[in-house]
Amino acid sequence: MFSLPVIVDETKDGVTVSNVGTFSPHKTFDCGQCFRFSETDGTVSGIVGKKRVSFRRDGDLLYAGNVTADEFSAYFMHYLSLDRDYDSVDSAVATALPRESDAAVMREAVRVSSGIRILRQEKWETLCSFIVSQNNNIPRIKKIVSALCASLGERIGDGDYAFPDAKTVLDAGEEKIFSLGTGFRAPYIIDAARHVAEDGTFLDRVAAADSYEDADALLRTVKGVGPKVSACTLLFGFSRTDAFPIDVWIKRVMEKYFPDGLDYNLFGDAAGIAQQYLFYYERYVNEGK
DNA sequence: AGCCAGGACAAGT
DNA sequence: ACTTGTCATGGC
Repeated sequence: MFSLPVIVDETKDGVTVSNVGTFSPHKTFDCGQCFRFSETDGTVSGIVGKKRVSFRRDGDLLYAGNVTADEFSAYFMHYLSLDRDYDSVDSAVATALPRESDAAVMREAVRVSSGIRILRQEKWETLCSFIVSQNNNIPRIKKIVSALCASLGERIGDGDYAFPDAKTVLDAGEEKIFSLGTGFRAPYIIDAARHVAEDGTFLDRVAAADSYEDADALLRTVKGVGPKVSACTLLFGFSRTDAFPIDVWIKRVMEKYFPDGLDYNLFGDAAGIAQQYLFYYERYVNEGK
């Protein structure tokens, strides 16, 4: 029976939370869904909105640094998807595929990747970040996003900057965005910024779309947003866990483990989570080479 | 030196 | 509807 996390202590530095299930800060923030966190000595730290926060798992307890009890309840519980029953997700993912050889792959992916939570990230930041991600690698994506923030974002602390809003990016202009290392993606980022800054309802209409197809079609009116960037944006920024982003890693997974095909719709609303498990699993398997 | 990275576009079949 | 060349950049 699923029940929500419980705040068991609050200090000036943060909160201590119990009943967080299998949640792994390490896996969650290292699985390629976000680009503004780094891990040091078992503690992940990064910028969310206008604050630097940190998360650390110690036994059954989760420590959330620079977060108040009210903020945790009102925002971070949802941000971390700790309000969703991932034990049920895990068993659904492990049993969704009818062919036993396929199910065996999924059980192994769940075993390795369980603990990941799909974050509910800020929509504009997610859209912009995944435009940067195209034909790029994760370390360099982080570097470019960091440059965008340091150059255009509001200063929120010692060396810390918020993600710049769409209007700021739009006003900065394509040349400036290009110069921050975005390369051929600069006009795409500008077009995304134009959509968001000049149409205050754009992201809301994507969020309100009543089918995946409608949300996807609307997002893809932005130049530079194709099926993959759209799927990642919907999954990580719009809580659409039915999205199944197909990138080079997942293509590799499909031909390596599912030579007879993979119907990801069998995962239903957990498709995006299954995808993330497979993505993390494959990268984990190939660790060190 | 060439290939790859959480791809998408435009032009050509 | 499906294939191909091209787009910056850095790490290996």
